[in-house]
Amino acid sequence: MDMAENESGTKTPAVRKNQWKQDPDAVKADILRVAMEEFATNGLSGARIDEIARRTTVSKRMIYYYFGDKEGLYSHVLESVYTTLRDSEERLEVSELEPVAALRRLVELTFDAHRNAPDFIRIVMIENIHHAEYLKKSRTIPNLNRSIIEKLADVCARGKAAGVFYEHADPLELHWFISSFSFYNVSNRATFSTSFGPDLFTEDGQERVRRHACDMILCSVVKNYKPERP
Amino acid sequence: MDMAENESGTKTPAVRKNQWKQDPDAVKADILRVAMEEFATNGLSGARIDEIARRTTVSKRMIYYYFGDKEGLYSHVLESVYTTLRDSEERLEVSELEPVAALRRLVELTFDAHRNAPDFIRIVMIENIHHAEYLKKSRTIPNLNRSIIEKLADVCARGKAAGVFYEHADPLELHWFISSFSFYNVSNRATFSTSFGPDLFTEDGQERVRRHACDMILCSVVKNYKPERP
DNA sequence: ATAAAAATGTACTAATTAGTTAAATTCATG
DNA sequence: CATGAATTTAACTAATTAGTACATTTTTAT
Repeated sequence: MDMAENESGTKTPAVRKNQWKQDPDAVKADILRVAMEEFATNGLSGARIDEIARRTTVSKRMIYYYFGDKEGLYSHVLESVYTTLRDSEERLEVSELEPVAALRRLVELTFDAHRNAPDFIRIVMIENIHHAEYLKKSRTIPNLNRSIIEKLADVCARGKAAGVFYEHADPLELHWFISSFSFYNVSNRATFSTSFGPDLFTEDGQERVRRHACDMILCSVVKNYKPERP
Repeated sequence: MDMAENESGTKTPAVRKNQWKQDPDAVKADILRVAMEEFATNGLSGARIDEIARRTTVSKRMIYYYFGDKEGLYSHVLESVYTTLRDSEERLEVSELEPVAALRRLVELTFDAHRNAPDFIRIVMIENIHHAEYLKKSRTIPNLNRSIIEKLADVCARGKAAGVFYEHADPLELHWFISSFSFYNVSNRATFSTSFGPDLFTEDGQERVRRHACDMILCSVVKNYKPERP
């Protein structure tokens, strides 16, 4: 039996034969990338360290070398997806828009951001299955999510000052509502469309849902708001 | 020896020493009950057949005898929780109420039903992680969820006929929105409260959220709706 | 150049766990 | 009450899998 054969196809980050290059950062990033997919697909207990190793260019040993154990790897994946979310939320810029347009924009962007980040959604679902146990342990994450609330608070303040928002408009609640349908739209697509058909998840359907979501949020805080037509 | 006390309501799954009583229905029900908790807590791959067996009064072999394998057991649990949901939805009765009150009532009842069924929520989360693979295989489930849509359709029709609802009011979309925050309220409580604090999940907070959820739904379909005050 | 440190691969282990085998017990029914 | 079918147990197996021991190669510092 010959074991010195290099039959597997060309792997991206580094070609190894006898000589190889050290590249810790690339190795870590590669592991994290694959691990996120694996955890997002299979959950914490369903994920397989061997499978992650197989799909990277490095050996299983490296996962333990850099991340300690399975839970350590999962925690890093969790921090990574939350950091990505935070960054994308910080890039939202609506301070130039008048309050109603700004709020509409925030809803649209949040809705789209969730749609475009199914792996993030799945990791958060998994974390909720685990009662946010690992999120609670994280030192960096809990303070990450301030920025979206601050933006909503600013919009609310401006809207109230201009007399176009109800006084009871509340940034945290708004975020809760906006998140709820943005998240649910991705997280529960599979069961919802199985039970009720795919109509809401076609391009057309998603556009309709998105528009009505805006309407709902706006009419809950904007005085005398008239919904856009279907 | 003991007389038969085998009526299909007696819960106590039989005390066994050397002599035991056959009671297939009780055994199956006991397994399902424990399995639901185990799957809801740990997911499909995280659940342990040995643990389920340990927490029932019968041996592991019985699980395989009655349910085939782990996936068969999970499928039965899935059918069971969906059937429970269907039953509770069918019991909703709002046809006596005028449209606006009826819709508000449906929102409130859906919100409360989700709050009171965390195990159902977790099973659905888990099923979504698995892309509704087992739900799709089920022959009984896909047709179960019609009744809630029919009720909403009836309310919409009456509301439009009375001229108090917008013509674009759509039962399926309404259900999607109502489900989204009712579901999210339970499914994402752990991560949301970790990130943003527990304020929305106190009794007071939940009451506020529930009231504003009603407002949002109503103002999206009821002409000239005025939100209730905070 | 060389030794220490960091990074990586190979091969292994120990524990877990889904599923099975074979036999025992209970039950229904003539 | 005998007999076969249904139900149940206890012990076992085969496969999987998280994690490790140890050797080897590359890099860095002296």
